[in-house]
Amino acid sequence: MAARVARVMIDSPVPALDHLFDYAIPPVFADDIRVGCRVRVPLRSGGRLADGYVVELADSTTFDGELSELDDLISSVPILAPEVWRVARTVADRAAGSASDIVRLAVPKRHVRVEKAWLEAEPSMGAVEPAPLEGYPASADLLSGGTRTAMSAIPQLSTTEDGATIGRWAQSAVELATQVLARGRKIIIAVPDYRDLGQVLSALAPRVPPALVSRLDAKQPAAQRYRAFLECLNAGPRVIVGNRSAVYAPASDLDAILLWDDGDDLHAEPLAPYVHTRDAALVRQQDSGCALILMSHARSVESERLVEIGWLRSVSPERHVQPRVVLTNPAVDGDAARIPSTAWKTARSALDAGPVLVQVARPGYAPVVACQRCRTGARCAACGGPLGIRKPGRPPECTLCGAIAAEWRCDECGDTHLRLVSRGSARTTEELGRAFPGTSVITSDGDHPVERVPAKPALVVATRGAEPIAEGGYRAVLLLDGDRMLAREALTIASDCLRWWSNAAALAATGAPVVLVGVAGRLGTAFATWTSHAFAAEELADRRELGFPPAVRTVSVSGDLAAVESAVASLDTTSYRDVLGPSELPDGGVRSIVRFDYSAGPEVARALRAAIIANATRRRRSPAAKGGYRPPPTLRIRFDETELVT
DNA sequence: AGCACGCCGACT
DNA sequence: GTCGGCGTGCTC
Repeated sequence: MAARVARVMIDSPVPALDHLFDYAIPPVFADDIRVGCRVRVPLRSGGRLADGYVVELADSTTFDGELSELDDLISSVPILAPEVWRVARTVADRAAGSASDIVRLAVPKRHVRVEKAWLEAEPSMGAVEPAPLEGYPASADLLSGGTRTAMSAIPQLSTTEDGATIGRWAQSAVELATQVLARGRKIIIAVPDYRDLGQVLSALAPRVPPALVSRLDAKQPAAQRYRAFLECLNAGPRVIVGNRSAVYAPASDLDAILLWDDGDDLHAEPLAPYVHTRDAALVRQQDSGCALILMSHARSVESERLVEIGWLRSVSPERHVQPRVVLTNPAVDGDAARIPSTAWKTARSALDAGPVLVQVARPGYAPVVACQRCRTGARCAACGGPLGIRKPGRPPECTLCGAIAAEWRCDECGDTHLRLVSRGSARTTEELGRAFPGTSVITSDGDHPVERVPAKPALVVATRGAEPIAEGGYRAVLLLDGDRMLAREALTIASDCLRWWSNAAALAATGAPVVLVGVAGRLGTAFATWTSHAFAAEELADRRELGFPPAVRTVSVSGDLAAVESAVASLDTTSYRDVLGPSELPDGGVRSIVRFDYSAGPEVARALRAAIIANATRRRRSPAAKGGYRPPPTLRIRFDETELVT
């Protein structure tokens, strides 16, 4: 007998709607409706319609009221797979958020023509030859069910059968993928950025038929994205590759999740409820029992913690391979120039053979400017943010709000002349161009990234994270601004730097020198000896001592003072360690940070979820006091934020 | 979010 | 007496 009741998740960000609603199924839809279908349902006695997904079908309801009928069955395609729903619900609960906010990341917009074509097409099959995982001990069985691994990538480059240069890590990822495909199953490969995605796709191209690859990323046109998504619903082998939301791709027969570079900020979802790809992957691994592989050049402190508690197993390459790292410390060597002589010499001789990578801390021309007379840092008249110069000859601009400060005058002494304090990529490019006349200089930064450079002599100046891949590898890598990068105030700065340098060093040709300028101590040593796991372990020990994440968990509670105070007050005082703040935020609200132990996670999330719901209903103030300005009224809950300032 | 239900001031 | 203000709470 056909089901009579559909239990529906409403697609709405309203916290109070974040549970299942029962609807009667009209006979017209009875034959076509399935778990996972998109439906339209009436809300509040036919007053308005909302979109939703069928999450369960049942014969009866526990709701003691009269059920409304479904208004419409949008499509009989079960687009919200049961495993995706379970993961969304769990992940949302852990983050005190709505499941629908996760589902919105997971399920792309419908595209009717694409859906029709998919329904009519024969699912494409294809045989894939399994490739062994090269360079790792044969005993490293990474893919058997339930295995969770922190895997150190081999810091080398690799050439595909098509002749493209890619990171060796992408080759390893694809070797694992072919093994999954050969078993007729699915693997999700989630990478932080588009250049990483490009490398995985290049590595896949010669080994896996395109029909078995689904590319899920936000940059794709809606139609292609929807098609790739639908193909994930097909039975049979498939590689799903994409950026952070690819962890939520449907795959009922998921064999493995591979996450590249879990320490990269781009894995931190900026949309509520702010769930990190790593956390979603851990939840999904638990739910499906698939294998999980966190692969990176530099081990994150978070995955090191998981290794220490025995949740992840650590796997390293068969033999220790590392870039040829040279440390130079200008302050100690009495060579205080921006580019010390060791670096000059290295660059000069390497340039005969091919491209040289120069990594700098910041984009622009002079990222920081100051008063020429009294040396006070120049600040934006509008917002107080620091001023910088993007291009030579341009007026200074605020690096926070972007306001142009054409008529700058020093607050302290009234002088109107600026002094360039620091060097950005544009100025480094200019200097190098002068120093190496006749050599071409290429700049790559976040605004104008360059994906690849040819195997020809050139200086490639790149900000961290925007380094192009050089065909055949760089003949030398200069990491110029080590000290400047380290100067940024952030809890995670040391491990971030190690990651940035490691990822750049892995772009060097085999045996090419990698010069790190201005960094010594245990961080310099960890880089030079390529022992990021040991560094992460020390870092974790330090953070345990100080009670900082990831040794403890944190949740940042922000919004207007009353909302934050009542949310924090609603926590059971035995469930957390302490509360920092509330402190004022630039936007007029306040923020408190609560530190708690992992074991208290469910309780803290539950209490804060209740606070969010209470706040959302109680909040309706009288029609805003005149003045237009209002502090952010909503209560924002953010677990395990990475950008916590110490 | 919308929309209804509900309990106090100006109106026919 | 009633019409309607928007504060409060719910949405199968």
